[in-house]
Amino acid sequence: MLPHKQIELKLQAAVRVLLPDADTAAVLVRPCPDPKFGDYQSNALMPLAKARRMNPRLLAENVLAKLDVSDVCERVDIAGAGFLNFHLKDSSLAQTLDAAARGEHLFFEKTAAPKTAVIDFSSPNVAKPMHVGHIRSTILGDCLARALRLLGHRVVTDNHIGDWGTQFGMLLVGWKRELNSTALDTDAIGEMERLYKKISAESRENPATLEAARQELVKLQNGDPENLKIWRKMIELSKKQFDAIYSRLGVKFDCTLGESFYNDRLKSSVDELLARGIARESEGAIAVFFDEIPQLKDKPALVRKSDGGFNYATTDLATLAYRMEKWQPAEIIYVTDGRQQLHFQQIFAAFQKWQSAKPQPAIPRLAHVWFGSILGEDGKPFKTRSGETVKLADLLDEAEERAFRIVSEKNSGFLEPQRREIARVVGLGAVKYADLLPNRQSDYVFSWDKMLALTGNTAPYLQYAYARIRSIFRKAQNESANSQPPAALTLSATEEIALAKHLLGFGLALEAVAGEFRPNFLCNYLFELAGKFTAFYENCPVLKADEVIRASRLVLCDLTAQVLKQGLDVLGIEVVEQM
RNA sequence: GCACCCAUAGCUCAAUUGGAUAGAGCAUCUGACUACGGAUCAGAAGGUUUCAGGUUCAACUCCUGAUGGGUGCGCCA
Repeated sequence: MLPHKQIELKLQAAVRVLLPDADTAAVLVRPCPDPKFGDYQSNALMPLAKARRMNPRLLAENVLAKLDVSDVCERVDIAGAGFLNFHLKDSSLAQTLDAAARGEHLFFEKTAAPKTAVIDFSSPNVAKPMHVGHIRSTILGDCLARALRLLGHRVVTDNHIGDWGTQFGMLLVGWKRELNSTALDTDAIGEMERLYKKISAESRENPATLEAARQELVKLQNGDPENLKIWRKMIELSKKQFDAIYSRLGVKFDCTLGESFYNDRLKSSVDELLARGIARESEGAIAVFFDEIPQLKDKPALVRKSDGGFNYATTDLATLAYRMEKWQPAEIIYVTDGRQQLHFQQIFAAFQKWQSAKPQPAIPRLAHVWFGSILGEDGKPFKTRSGETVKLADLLDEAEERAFRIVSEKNSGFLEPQRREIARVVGLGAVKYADLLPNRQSDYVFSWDKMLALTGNTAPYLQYAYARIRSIFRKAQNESANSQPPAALTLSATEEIALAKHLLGFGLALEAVAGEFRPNFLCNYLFELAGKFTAFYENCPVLKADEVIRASRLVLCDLTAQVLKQGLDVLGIEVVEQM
């Protein structure tokens, strides 16, 4: 067990002895913000004392009297208003690293209570290209899935693609009237997008076209064989292009159940809502009202339109019900942009009502993991000069191209295929990292330069640190093949101690990502790790050190490389041995 | 009109139960052994955390109000 966890458990036990009624789940041990205070701290005693009108320092003293952490700590201080500062024993630090070197752990622990989580993300629309707007959902969702899986949870990733709805009326008219099959072969989505735009524009001018689209849609919905066939073709072609992007990004879905999958569940869902008195007729439509929820008081959710058709709220409710039946998840996570907050509030509230009405409600935790809108560099909603959005494929191409120029400049000796491969890893890494680094709730200012930056707090910085470590090992191997692993690590230089201590925090970073759905915690952790490694690298010779020190430092390097690689993998970013 | 979100260094952003001296990157300036790999490092400068109150031992964080910006609001998804 990692030292901070041991301290935490003992601290909680000590608190329970003194304050049997206290909620010890809130008694946490975290790294100190500044090493001068110590290695780990707990702030939990201050709120506990306050709630009981006790003197916090006195409480701290009493807790300390019941607390024996001498196996991992050399001392514990009470500071300020009642902080507990724990100073880790050198031997405990070395033992933790030794265990990691033996492969017993990598500074994190699998959860003791695995849960099932369904993650709904990416969700592009059929017949439309994926653009920069899809990158956040895709990258964020993928990262959350990876983090939860690494911690031992069961994850179902589901791509809820937009494969049903009114746009197909227009698409069908266009397809039948003026499909360019050559263009369809070269760029299927581009051609379908062209058709959609053309008919959509025409419909605004010409009521006859609008009516034609409506009729094609009705035919599709009624199962007309020809329209069904075209519709299936459109989905197939779209999926092919989505898959090409996902494959580049290394994103995998366990299932792709689009909106159409739920068609035959819509009517029964609404009927059930009506039967249970959760939904009612209103102005010709069927709606769920939320009079008991202040924010939703005047904001009913429509689940059936006055023309009898269903909308996306209906689909989302049916989807929730399906996911619950199919996987019995403890948690369902939606990764979409912030504009859908009201929608998900409504859906979650409606679903709550619906399931609560059942005999044995087992309602999963529902989370809307939202992110800010994409803005242009002028702070206004993002558009290119020509008024288009940037296509995701173009962004990835540009990233690889820019990286290739840098790689070629720095490593002119490498053959082109090798430079291409490095550029791919570095370019895609830069894009992903740029997307995951900011707090997801901030609005997203799109900038080519920021997205594709290769210096500073970026993925290439982390990849570079990794490559440098690997370079040390290549060199070490050439020098002597017979170096034995050390019996125990000897850490003496301040930089190597700082690096070693930072390694111990990997698990906390992972837990923060999974618990709060915020990958930026991991980005920052890794950036600091790479920074501490670089400080070590500058100040502590590895290969030139005396044998014992050298062996110990090699282990430290190896563990750092492993954590960098594993951490980047959670972010969906690859590493290279040389760059 | 109502609701939600946001406001931190010149720019783009961090800040993990309310915690200790608000941190990074970019840009700017000064430096670094012919480099265990310079896609690097050390340092300087840059802040009344939009404003005004309040709660607290402690506020970027919570509450109230103001200002500015964004988004959403029954038959589009």
